[in-house]
Parts: sequence; C-alpha cells; structure tokens
Amino acid sequence: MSADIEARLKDLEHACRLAGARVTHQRREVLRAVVESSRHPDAQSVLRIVRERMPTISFDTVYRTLSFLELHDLIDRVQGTGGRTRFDGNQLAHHHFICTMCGRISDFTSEAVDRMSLPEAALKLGIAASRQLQVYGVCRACERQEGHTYENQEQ
Amino acid sequence: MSADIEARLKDLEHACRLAGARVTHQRREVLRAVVESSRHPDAQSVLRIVRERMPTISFDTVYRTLSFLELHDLIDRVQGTGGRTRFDGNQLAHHHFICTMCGRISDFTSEAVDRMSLPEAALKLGIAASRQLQVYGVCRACERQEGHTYENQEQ
DNA sequence: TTATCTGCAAATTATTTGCATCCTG
DNA sequence: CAGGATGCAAATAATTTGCAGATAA
Repeated sequence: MSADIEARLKDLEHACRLAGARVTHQRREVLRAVVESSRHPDAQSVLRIVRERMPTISFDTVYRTLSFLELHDLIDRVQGTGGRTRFDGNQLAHHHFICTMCGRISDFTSEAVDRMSLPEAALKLGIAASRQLQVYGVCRACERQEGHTYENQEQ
Repeated sequence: MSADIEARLKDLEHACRLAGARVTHQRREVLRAVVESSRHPDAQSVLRIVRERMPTISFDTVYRTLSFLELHDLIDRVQGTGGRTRFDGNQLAHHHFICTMCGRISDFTSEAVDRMSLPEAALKLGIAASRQLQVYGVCRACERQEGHTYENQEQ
C-alpha cells in the first residue's frame, strides 16, 4: 500500500496552494511517513520515522502537521485499540482488520461492502457519505503466539 | 435502546461474583448511565449523568468503573469523532452511524452485514471474531441546520 | 471483620498553544 | 521582504495511580 508517494506530494502542493499555505519540508516528510507506513502510525511513531530523515523536527510540529493534513483531506484520523490517535494515509476506499491482541490495524478492500445498500434503519439516521467495516480478531502473528501460550507466556 | 436495565444489573452481579469483586452502588450507577443512554457517552458525560443520582461520585471512580465494566464485557469502548473515548452499553450486534458534524453516534442493525462473508483479503489477515460497520455522514438534525447555514451560522 | 472500593490529590500521558525566530514564495 | 511555519517550553486536557478512610460480603 505504499502508494505513489510522488502523486501524494503533488496533492500536498495543490492543497497548500489552494489554502495559501506553504509547502515545507516538514509537511512533505510527515505526509511521506504516514503514506509509506502501512501500520497506521500514531503521532509518536510518525515523529520517530520522520526524525530519521529530519532529526530536528519537533513533536508539536508533527501534531500540527497531522492536523493540517487531515484538514485538507490528505490523511485520515483513525482510532485503534490503545488510547492514542492513529493516522491513515490510504485514501482509497478500504476497511480495517484490527487485532485485539497487538492492536495492529491492517487494510483490506471489499467491493461487496462498498457497494451493498444500507438498511432502512441506517438511511433514516441521515445522509451517508462513506462507510468502513471494522473487523476485530486475532492477526496471523498473534495467532501463532497464542498457540504457544502454554509454553512461553502464561497469560 | 434503553434495554432491560434490570437484566444488565444481574449481569453485573454475576460478573462481580465471578471476579470476586463487589457490587457497589457506583458500579451499578455507571453501568446504568451507559446502558440507558443511547448517546454513547464519554467519561465526562457519564460523570454528569451519574451525579444526578449520586452527587458524591468522583471522576476517577468513573474511569476505574468504566474500565472494570469493559474488562468484564459489560460495555464497549468506542471512538467517535472527537478526542475522547466513548462508551457503548449496547451489547447486541449493531453498527454505527457517525455524524461528521456533531459527532453523534447512532446505532442501527443489519443482518446483511452481520451475515455477509468476508473477502479473502480479510480472511488472510487473521481470525475474525466480530465486525462493525461505521457509516459516516450527516445526521438528520445537522442536515436541517446545514440547510440554513447561510442564514444563521456562517461556517 | 477484612479485603475491596472510593474519593482525594497528585502524577502521567496525549495533545495544544504562545512567542521569538526562521524559511518559503 | 513578509507572513506563514517551526521549535522551544509551558499550558491544557484526558486518563491513571498511591493512599487512607469507607463499605460490601
């Protein structure tokens, strides 16, 4: 899913131009970090990733930039299991598999879900704009771990 | 959705007995507040509601109790639009309509979603245990407001 | 009784903000 | 050059925790 980062940077430039905002290195790097990671990183992870290329960036700039990118529809804010807000750079329609053991969020697509008509009950509530299915379960990695619970990690 | 609160209080007693924990007034009232509200309240709202019947309850007890109830599968933790964690007392399979304007979360059910088979892509990620569809859009109330935007509330 | 809970206050953790300086356009 | 952006440090907001007294079983 590490998408076409160049195209996404173009989108950033476009959004900045439209907003009369500036295309800074920080904005580029934060966007790159979120888009290139398939882990749906939280602000702290984004800071860690961006610091590899730009050691001087600060935490508050990361927060400000993430909000800026979200405001201009370049990334989404999602919530996982833990307390921290996480960010999603995948702008294509997709759904989430959320591991209830490790908190990992993985993307998958489903035309069936995208296309299915919503029940009356939902239509009555308002005008729907988008939808996302969240599937909760145990991911492959944790599943393997779990099988060995009795050997290496009680509870 | 204000369900059968008596049955839910029985569940609480059962869970407490099982855990060797005590059935306190605070636990009863916090559970009642979450179950009887269809608004998916955050901790602050729960505090406000519970204080009507129990003026001395403190914020930290609310937090501790919400965690206790979640741990024993009596309520769920959900994330809405804002930053705060919200709680869901509806234990039946259901889905959410989330208003992107006011943040209101409303429940609806859908057998179609509950029963549909997941795509290969999702099955490959791990063992799915449950699923929930999140529909984002504008709720009826905000829809009405929006129509009058130009008259009463610019932006 | 007696181990568990609660309320209080203080501690953490996550996120936001004021301000002087810096950098993009 | 000039106004928006960054980095620093300090402020808020949300949530958690230690402890002594209160309470359910």
